[in-house]
Formats: sequence, C-alpha cells, structure tokens
Amino acid sequence: MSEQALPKAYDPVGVERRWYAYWEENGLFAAGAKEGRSSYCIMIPPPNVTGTLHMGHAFQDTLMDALIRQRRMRGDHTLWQTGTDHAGIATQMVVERQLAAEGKSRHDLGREPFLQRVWRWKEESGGTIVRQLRRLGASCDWQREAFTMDSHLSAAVQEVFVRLYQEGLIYRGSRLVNWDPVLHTAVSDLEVISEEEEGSLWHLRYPLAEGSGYLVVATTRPETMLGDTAVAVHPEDERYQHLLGKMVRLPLAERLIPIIADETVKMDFGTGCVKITPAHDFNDYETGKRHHLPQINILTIDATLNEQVPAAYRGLDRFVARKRIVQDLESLGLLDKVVPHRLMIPRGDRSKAVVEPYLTDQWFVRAAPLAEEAIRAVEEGRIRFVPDAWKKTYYEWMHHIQDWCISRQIWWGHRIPAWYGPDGTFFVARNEAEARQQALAHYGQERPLQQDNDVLDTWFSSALWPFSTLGWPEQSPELAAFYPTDVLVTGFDIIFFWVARMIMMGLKFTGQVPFRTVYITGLVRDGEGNKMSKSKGNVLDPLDLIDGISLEELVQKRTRDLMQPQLAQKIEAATRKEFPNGIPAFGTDALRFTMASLATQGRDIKFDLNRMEGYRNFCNKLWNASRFVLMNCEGKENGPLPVDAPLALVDRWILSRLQALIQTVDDSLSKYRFDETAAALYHFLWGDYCDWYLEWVKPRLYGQEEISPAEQQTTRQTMLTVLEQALRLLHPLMPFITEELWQKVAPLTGRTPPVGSLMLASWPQSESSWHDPELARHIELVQEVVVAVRTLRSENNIPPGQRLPLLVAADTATLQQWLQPYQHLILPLARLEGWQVLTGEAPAACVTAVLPQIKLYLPLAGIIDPEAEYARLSKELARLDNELQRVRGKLSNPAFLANAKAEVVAKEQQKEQAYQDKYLGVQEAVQRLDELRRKP
RNA sequence: GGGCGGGUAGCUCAGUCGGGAGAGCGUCGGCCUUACAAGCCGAAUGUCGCAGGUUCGAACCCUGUCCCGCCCA
Repeated sequence: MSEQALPKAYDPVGVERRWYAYWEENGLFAAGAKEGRSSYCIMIPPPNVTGTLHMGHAFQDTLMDALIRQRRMRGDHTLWQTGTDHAGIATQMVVERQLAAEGKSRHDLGREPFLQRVWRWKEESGGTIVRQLRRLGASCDWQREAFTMDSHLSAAVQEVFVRLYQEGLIYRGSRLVNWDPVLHTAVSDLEVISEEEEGSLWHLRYPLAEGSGYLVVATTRPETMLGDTAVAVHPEDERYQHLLGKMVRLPLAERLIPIIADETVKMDFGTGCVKITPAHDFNDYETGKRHHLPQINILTIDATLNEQVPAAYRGLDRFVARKRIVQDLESLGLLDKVVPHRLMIPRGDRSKAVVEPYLTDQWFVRAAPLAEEAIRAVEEGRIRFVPDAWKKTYYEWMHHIQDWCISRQIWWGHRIPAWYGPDGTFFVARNEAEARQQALAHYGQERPLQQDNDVLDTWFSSALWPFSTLGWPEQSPELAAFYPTDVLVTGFDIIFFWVARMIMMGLKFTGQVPFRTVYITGLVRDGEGNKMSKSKGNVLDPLDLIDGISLEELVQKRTRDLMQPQLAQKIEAATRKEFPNGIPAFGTDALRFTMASLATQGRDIKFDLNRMEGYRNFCNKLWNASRFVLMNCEGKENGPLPVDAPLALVDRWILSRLQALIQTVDDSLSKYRFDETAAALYHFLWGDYCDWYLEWVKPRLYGQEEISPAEQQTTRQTMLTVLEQALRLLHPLMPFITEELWQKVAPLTGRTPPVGSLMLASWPQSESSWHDPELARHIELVQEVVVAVRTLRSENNIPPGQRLPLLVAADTATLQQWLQPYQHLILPLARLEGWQVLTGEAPAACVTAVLPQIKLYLPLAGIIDPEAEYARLSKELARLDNELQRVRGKLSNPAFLANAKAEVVAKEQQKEQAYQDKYLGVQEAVQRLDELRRKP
C-alpha cells in the first residue's frame, strides 16, 4: 500500500476496476459452504442473454446486491444466483432480422443451421449484459452462472413437462389462441397488449331467409363476417322474439345461418343483435360451444383469407379484405351505416402486429389446479409481498387464471418433448428412446417418430428458475442449503408472467415456496415521468451514468437504429436540450446510492440526474473526510479504541450517534426501506460526522485544546473507529469507495482483517454501552447555540474571520450544566473569542438570540443596523406570539386536558414554557432596539 | 365498467402510533476558514387536491368529489 496522501477528489474509474477484479479473482462472491451458518439466497431475475442492461436492471440489481452484501458481512452463507434467459421470441427475431438483411429467411437455412446461428449470436452478444452487471458491482456467484438452455436446466424443463403431462396438467388441444400473424406463432394472453385505437363500427344488414327485411348487426371487424355461423340476440329482447330459430342469409358467403338467443348479448349495444364468429373471436368461441355452432376458420397463418371464403376474397390480407367486403356490401345495399368507434386493439408485445384469435392445435397448462395451492401460500403468509398491496393484484389474476398456452411455433427454445407417430398419436417422454418404447408398446411394432416442431414459452423455463438453477431434479446440496430462497426482487410488470408461475411450479415440484418474500419495485421512469423507451428516445444507459458520455455520442446512441427514423430529429432536439453538456461520469457508487435513495415503497421512480450529482458529491465528501482522518492519523500511534479509553464528550457523542445509525440501517434494510438506509447514512456521515464531529476534533488534534497525548490518541482512535464502522455500514450500497477507503483506514484501527476485503468484514453491531441519549440531548442544545450565533453573524454581515465576544444571560444552573462544560465546543465553531456572563442590562447596541432559558448577545456597536435587526426580531416576536396562542388555546381547553394522554399534555406545557421564555426574551430585545433606532 | 396507486415547498420525494409540516436539489445572501468550491456558513419557501364527517386534536381515520397514472374486462 502506498503511503501517499489520497488525491483531492474521488476518481471512481480505477478504483472500481481494481476492486471488482480483486473480489472476483479471489472468489469472494462464491457461495462456499459455511458450517453452522444460516443461509441466504436471492435468485436474479435472469435478463435476456443477448440484451443490454437498462435502468430497471440497475435499480433492482443494486438492491439485490445491497441485501446480499449485508447478509454476507453478517456471516450468512449467501448465494446470489445469477444467469440469463434465452428469451425465445426476442432472440429469434433478432437473428431473423440479421438473416433478412442478407435476403434470407430461417426456412432457407433450415432448423439446425438456424439454431447454430442463434447459438453463435448468443456467444457473441451474450457477454454484454453480464459484463455490465459486473460494472454495477454485483457480487453474484459467477461460477454458478446459469442459462435457461443449459443442459441441466433443460433437463428440468423436460422433467416438469413430462410429469405435468402424466398428471393431466398439460394437454394438447385445438383451441382459440392469440395468433401473431407476423411471427407465425401463438402467444399467451399475457404477451398481448391491448390499447385503445380509433376504429369504426360497421352496421351490416343480414337479410332474413324467409320473407323480406333484415337484421342489422354491428361489428368492428367486418371481414370476419365470412366466418359467421349465427346471429345472436338476448333471449328477453322483445324486438326479436318472433325471429328466434329463423335463419338469415349471410351476404357474400350466401350461407344460411340461424338466429339464436344468448344471455351474453347486450341489448343496449348497437342494435342488440350481434354476429357470431366462433373461429375468430374469444366470446363467440364460447357462445359457439354453448350452441354447438360450426367453427369456420377463414384465415391463414399470415392473416390472409383462406379457401373457406368466396373466391373473390381468397388470398387477400385481412385489412384489404375488410375494405373490399365493406365496399361490396355497400353496393348491395347491405351497409346500414358506419360510425366512428374507439376500440381496444390487441397487438403482440414483440411484433406489434394486430393479433388474431385463431384456431390451432397447441399445448396448454391447466393452470387452475396449480393456482389453488399458490393462492394458499400467499394467504397463509408463507409468501409475503412487499409492499403488501401487491398481493391483491396477485390474487386477482390467480382467481381468474386461464389455461396457459405454452407452445410457440418458433425454433429457439426448449423443444416440446412429444413425438408423433404416423397416425398422429403422440408420446410424451424425457427423450426419444423413451418415446420409442412407448410407441412400440402402442403400435406393437417400430414406427417412425417425429418430434413436435414447437418449442416452449420462455416463461415455462423461467418458472423453474429458483430450483432448476440449484440442480433440481437432483436433490443437490445447493437445493438443500438455499431452497426456499429468501427474497425475490422484481417489477410489478412480471408478477403474472413470472412470479405467479414460479410459485405454482415451485410448490408443485418441491412442495415448498420458491421464496419467502417478494419485494416489488416501481418502474424507473425518466425525469418527466415517462416510461423509458427507445422510440421515445429518453432511454438512459446505466453505464453512461457511471462512465459519462458526450452529448454527441448520446445523440447518436439515441437516434441509431430507430424503428421510426422520422422521430430522430425530435429526439435529438430533446436530448440536446436536456443534456447540453452530455452526462458527466458519476461512478457506480453514486448510481447505486441514487437507486437506493429513490427506492421508496410502492411508487414508480422518476430518475433525477441532479439527485445523482448530489450523491456523487457525497462520495467525494466521504473521500475527503477519510483523507482528513488519514492525514491526521497516519504515522501516529492509533490502534483499537480501548474499552476504558478517556473519551471526550464529542467522542462519546459520535459513538452514541453511531449506535443509532447501526440500528436504523439494520431496521430499514430488514424492511426493504433502502431510501431510509441511504438517508440515515448520508445524514450521519455528512452531518454528524463531517459537519460537527470533525470540526470539533480539530482543536484537539491541532493541540489547540490543552489535552494529554493519551487523550489525543483516544480522539484519533474514536475518529478512526467511527469512520471504519461507517464504511462497513455503507459498503452494501457503495461497495467500491468503501473498500478503497477501508483498506487504508482499517489497519490504523489495529484491525488485521482476516481476509483482505471489506466484503467479508463483520457487520457492525450496536454497542449498548455506547448509547448515551442524555448526552445527545445536551449536544443538540450546544448545536442550537452555535447555529444561533452563526445566524446572528450572518444576518448582520459579520465577516467569518472576525472573532467576537459573547454575552450570555441565564440562570446559574443552566450556566453550570449547559454552558461551562460545553464552551470548548461552542466557541470555535461559532468563532467567538470568549464569553462572559451578563449581569444586569444588556448593552444598547447588540444583537440578540433567545433560546429557552438562555439569551445570547453579541455586542456590535457601530456594526449593526438597528432598523434591520428590529424588523427581524419583530417578525420573530410575531411568530412566537402565534405559537404561544395556539399552545395556550389547547391547554385552556378542558376537553383536551381530559382526553389527551398525560405525556401529550406535559409536552404541550413544556412547549408553552419554552415559547414564553423566548417570547419575553425577544420582546425585551425588541424594546431595546426600538429605543436605539429612535436615537439619532 | 371493475380494481389499484398517487396528488405535501419551485422540482423530486419522505412523513411510523392521530399530538410541534421534513429531506435532497434548486433559489437568495455571505465565505477560497490549512479534508473537501463536487466545499463551508446562514436564510427564505406550504390552502398537505377539494368538500364534508369522526375526534379535545386530522397530511394521517371515514364518506363524497376532482385530477393524474396503472392493471383487468
């Protein structure tokens, strides 16, 4: 270690790289077994393997790391399980886009070559996000890094699939699903985003089969009329009673379809008469089943019209067909009217294409039976949501859970472990050999088998993450040690996608909950409260906040590869306005501390760069405070603080404050109140330690106070001890700067750390013998006196260098108790040359501050402006009068005295006394000034 | 339509058990005081969305209402 003084400002770059490498190389993140220790485990929500780190990750990973680091220091056997997700659709889309740029499709390559290409892309870009995670200081166990398509995780997927199938909880069936016509795959209802868009409501006339007249049906998707198999009205609708059971002639298709009655029809919507298209609408599908209506699928996988429709419309895209059909109906006189209508349009969350309800064969998980136990686990408190309110969201979804469509018609993912015989019989098995055995038993002879072409929804494998990463289905030691895990930290947006499914699968396959607590974070938004998105151009990259970025680079980054290039100009302008100088490098610790500070419960966070700057400054403050301590201690006798050390008042005080800090940090972290943790550390270090304590010890260190060398040493020991412990407490939030400083500070406290890192130093424990609440109250008063004098100086423009005498009026007891013992703390900080007890009248030309039981006077003949001082004190007097009246109002109210708790009444009485003291003191000063200003 | 969350200083947000409205940033004034100008010292700033109710007492509990956001249908 170099003996050179620290540089004047904290420079995070080198420190971060050096320490992270050191930690990782020395295996400090590893979850090595420790006998007799309780274990603590967090599963990282696995990010998309080919993705990049965004603010949401930075936020959540900071909190996870803080929890893990604290528990590690407490001596727990900790595992932060890390890894990535194969992100089926998203990753496949990226590679298909690359292929498209070469003018090829995945079908041109074929399945195996295509998959090889995806694996190659995964190898190439898969390192990005885990490298970025390291830059955040994440102390996850990299040796255990998992990927959802690793062989042992894939084995777990197969095992789960087979067992669920065998229990009848997975089935294959032809059902209406959400079909993405661009990606050519089914997606689950969660992957469909419905938003309100402008549309129309077309009123169509369907002629009655017998006689004349027609029924008018209203629809938002007229092209689906070609698949209609009925028209429905409400059974009690008077208007249509006579038509029930009759037929209408479906225009264009020229089919006869029945008029049926169904309770679900809303009489007051449109004409009260609706078309029923069982193969292309979820409600109609149910209606169709109730009435045994045929299902006519009129679409291809591209959402063009198929051979089920009249020749004129075949091969047309659905929206082209819509126009054509409306035109044709109009020319037949069958278009009643068109009214503008806002409606919910469902779009695929990846492709953004309008999703169609589409009849296909898919695999489903029967979710309701799994949900029952999962609901109970939360009801019984085996799993706790923080904030608690989120459990309502969870229940709401779980109680209305739908079967989960788990098959996807893509290639990148876990291929469904089902093999088909020539006649379509399928065999679900752990591998092909097992399937062959089943087939042999079934057919009585060898038959060729073909594996299902589809893969599983990515969330299927993610649902197993908490136990598959620990080695399940093997009963591994890791599973025994770390499962159930402790806390899951994630966003509310994936409660359904992931949290609920992990709970269901965890309970089903391990019989235990996957985690005891779910801590739900808010969403990180931009400064204006908008969601960060590439298309809005308001994305901040956590790495750019750490390393800084020039304006030009930032503009480039935000406008590159836009889906809608026409937005580039707007984005550029907004970016130039918001960051005229780019973004300075703040360092990882500042980012992490900002994230923690903003982590208030149950709220989205607007990311505030100014706040981050403030915490960068906090890093620097801490750096310089440590620099000061080191400068004053290095090369001197220091060592540990002995139990019987001759502690000075300020030493006892700061030690007492430290105990309160330890309790607050422990308490707030256990409640996941990271904002409180951050605030407590900030105020302790910047306020108590720097602003007061270090200022108070200066005269002692500089020999300006008459103290022995032993007493000086005690002060150095205290100064070091408090800083050393504060660094430990701060380490979970700011790992880098604390490690760098601790390495220099800790040795001076006489500690020879058992390991060369703060990461494994013990977590501070509150020491009851150092608690001293009474002293804390005394020092508070001392601080009040100092601030009062400083205010007087400031208000009267007295130069800081000018030392003044102070006159004090107070009773003897107060003087002896409060002022005498503490004068050495007051005089230097208030920049006073000394103080005298005032007996008799105060001098005419002086300024006054009044505290309860103490009056302070600064004689300032020739300096003060009597008018200004008179105005200031008059205002103060009015304020006190106001307070006094309020308190007296309360105390003269018999109802208050009768009902309020005794301590509340006592408190009010003390207040009255204090206000009155001050009032009288200020009144006296006002009168004196009034006389003074009247004199010429 | 159903449900949830929010509305507190110019901005971003805390506010525990109902009992003196807080922090950071910003603003204003004064300071290069030998750790730190990324700093130090001081100051100003509130219709706690609105209206009722409960209570001796309401930012906090209850009812209604307005606005904003989200989720579900």
